[in-house]
Amino acid sequence: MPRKKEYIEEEVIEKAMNLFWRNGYETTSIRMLEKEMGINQFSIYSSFGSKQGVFLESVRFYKNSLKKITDKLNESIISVEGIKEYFYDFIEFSKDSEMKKGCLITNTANELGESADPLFRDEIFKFINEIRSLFFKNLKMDKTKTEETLNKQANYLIISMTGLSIASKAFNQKQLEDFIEITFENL
Amino acid sequence: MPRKKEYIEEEVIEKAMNLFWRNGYETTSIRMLEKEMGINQFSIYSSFGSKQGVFLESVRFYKNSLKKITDKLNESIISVEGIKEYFYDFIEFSKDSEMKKGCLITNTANELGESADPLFRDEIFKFINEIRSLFFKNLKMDKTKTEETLNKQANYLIISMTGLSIASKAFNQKQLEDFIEITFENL
DNA sequence: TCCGTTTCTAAGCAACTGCTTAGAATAATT
DNA sequence: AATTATTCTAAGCAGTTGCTTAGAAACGGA
Repeated sequence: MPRKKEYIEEEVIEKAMNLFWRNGYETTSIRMLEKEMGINQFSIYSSFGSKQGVFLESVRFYKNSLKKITDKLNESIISVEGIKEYFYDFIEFSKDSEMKKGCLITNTANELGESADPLFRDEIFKFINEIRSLFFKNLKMDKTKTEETLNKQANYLIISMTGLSIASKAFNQKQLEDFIEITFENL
Repeated sequence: MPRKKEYIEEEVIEKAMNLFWRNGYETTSIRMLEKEMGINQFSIYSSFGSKQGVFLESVRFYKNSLKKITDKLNESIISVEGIKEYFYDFIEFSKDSEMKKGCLITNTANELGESADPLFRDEIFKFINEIRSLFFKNLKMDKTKTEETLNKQANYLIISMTGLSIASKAFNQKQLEDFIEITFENL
């Protein structure tokens, strides 16, 4: 009986994600989303409820896109070298032709002000902790490291990764490589 | 003949800076600036011309506030240890009671999208290069380092610093200290 | 072919954005 | 006290924000 939808939610969310990724949450307006997603405001709201809804779905899509390289790290058996590869994989992942987008999640974390939506905060901190856990698990392959060293190095790496994702927007390839190389010199 | 101004421009700019620092450029509206600065829109516009004008003055004020710790680094004679002190000085500088604000300039760099004001970009990149130069100059105190090593390490440090300024908004003191400690083990 | 359900279009909502402006208030000089 | 230059108040501008809604269009089963 009902009319058919003329779009696939996954497809339009991917487009929304790219817009958020390039512009940030605040700067991206519903009108911009309309154009980029290729559907009407009505459709946006009936499918995702609100701008926040579109964003949260975009974040979900983003995490899933990243899965390819996080899975690789998760299955890596080469300890620290595996994390280093992840760093390189990430700068490859985050650059879209010449446009440097950084990391959608880190960008958002940085955008959130004092009156930020707690839902966003939760999503973001959950993600950061997941990546940190990946690092921790990988470091643990070296049985000689104490629990304290593991935590210290995991802290170091998650902050380095955060820095890299921001830096990937502003610094050139050479600088990013210099950073990664020295970062892993002593681990 | 003329009426007297009822505010001091430097004082209201400091308040504006704090608002921008906490909330970012886009999220901060003229109405919010009115309240925080304690003066009317008319006064804002007659003193600073535009929202961008207020922001650029705020950036100038910010750089000047930072001068205390950049000067210290500039006059330091203890090479890498001096830079490490700067890292610690910065996290002290950037935290305002319990509110974690990061670095006004890095925050803005991260906020700038694809259609960002070139005036802002210039201000920001100029600042980043100034800090990088400070690092470079300091590293150079070690005469054994080649030009290539100096550049590589300066790249490493400026990206680490960027990372730290972002991380200082989201991570706890212990994590930041772990980061700094390991960062300087590599030099 | 008509019906019922859903998706679409497009107009419109109040609230907010950065910015302007007419006119009142205030001050120092005549 | 009158003049004049400046700063203030407060109302208002057009454009944009996130979101809603009335009604037309499209579909599948009866």
